[in-house]
Amino acid sequence: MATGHTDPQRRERIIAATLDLIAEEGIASVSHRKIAARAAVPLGSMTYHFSGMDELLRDAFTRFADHIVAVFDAHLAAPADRDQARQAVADLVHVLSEGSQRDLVLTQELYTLAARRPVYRELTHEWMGRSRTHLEKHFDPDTARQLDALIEGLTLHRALDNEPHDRALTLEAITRITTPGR
Amino acid sequence: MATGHTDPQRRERIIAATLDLIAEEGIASVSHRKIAARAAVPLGSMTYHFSGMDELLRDAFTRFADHIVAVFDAHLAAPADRDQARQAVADLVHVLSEGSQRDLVLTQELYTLAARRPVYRELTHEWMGRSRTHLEKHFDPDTARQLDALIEGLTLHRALDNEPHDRALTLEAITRITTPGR
DNA sequence: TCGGCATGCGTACGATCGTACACTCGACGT
DNA sequence: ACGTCGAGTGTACGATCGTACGCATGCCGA
Repeated sequence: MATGHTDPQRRERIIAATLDLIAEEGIASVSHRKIAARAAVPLGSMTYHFSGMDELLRDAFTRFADHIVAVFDAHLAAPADRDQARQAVADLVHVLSEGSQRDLVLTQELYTLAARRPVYRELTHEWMGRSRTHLEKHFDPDTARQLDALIEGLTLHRALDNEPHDRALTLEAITRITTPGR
Repeated sequence: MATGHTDPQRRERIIAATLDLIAEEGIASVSHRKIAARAAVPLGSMTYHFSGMDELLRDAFTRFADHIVAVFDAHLAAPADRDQARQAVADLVHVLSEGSQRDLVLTQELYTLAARRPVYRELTHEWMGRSRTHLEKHFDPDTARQLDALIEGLTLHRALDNEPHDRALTLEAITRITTPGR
């Protein structure tokens, strides 16, 4: 049965369902059928809207990367001086590490893909680049780079840790990395 | 056909083949059959040596975690003072990030599993704990914790970066994080 | 009014999967 | 010499997979 006209919602719903499913069960166990069921679309829609599994995954992670970039933007665009920037970075780390399990898992899945396939690496480059650009408004390029890496490490460790470190430690680390050595 | 006696090599070969396969194609596309073919063992051996896919993966990643712990030990056990420790950490970051693609990918796969399943998180805890213990020989616990996170971030960013930062930047970051703020 | 066509769907096919299980065969005790 | 036993294997089964493709449906130009 055809509705006669394009339903622009379809494509979006499929992508959203894909990300949800990956977050819950892992890339290893996604399938056209499971996604279709979750998005409440017929199986045939899968191959109609996406040329294959690969395209679907690329589109899904592209959308996810956009989402993360938005989170970075939201936190890092506002601060007016170095000190506010430090606070903002600390906030970011804590939001990322104790925010939705979903984003955490999806980030890891994306990194895993990025470690193997250049197509996905480009997605991570975009957001690393954007992040650095924000940081460079308040710190010199080298410092921005180091701080960016620190954000990554702090977020991951905090997320995986059984006894996550508190905000004071996060801020101390940020302060140290943004203070040139003697 | 039975050889009549246990072949202790079998199990190891299967695990090694599993890790190789995961590194090359990702967890999403491992299968008993592919592993068996690569390890040159009959399909039946899979279910004989391992109760199922889950056990196989757990054993494989346990072995991998041991391997990574060994790398950390090799680098972090030797240094005698803070300055040597800083150099050693810089070495470690560069070895990890430009060493085998295999280890890099497997690390990401493990983190991805860890983000979702506690069983795997324990594996990462073990090595994070071991790493911190080493670092605490030269730095106070809080600093060790921050440094540990920095190692993670620097390694990942360096690995994914198109234009990886040089050793000087790594060392500068390490120096800053290990220098208490004012 | 009505034929053609784009949109979207149902279904079927061949491949591949994990796993169970009956079986072989060599080693060893007697 | 030979029966027994357990380590190890080949194969078959049911489930699930991705994808192709013929067809239903309703809109639009003539």
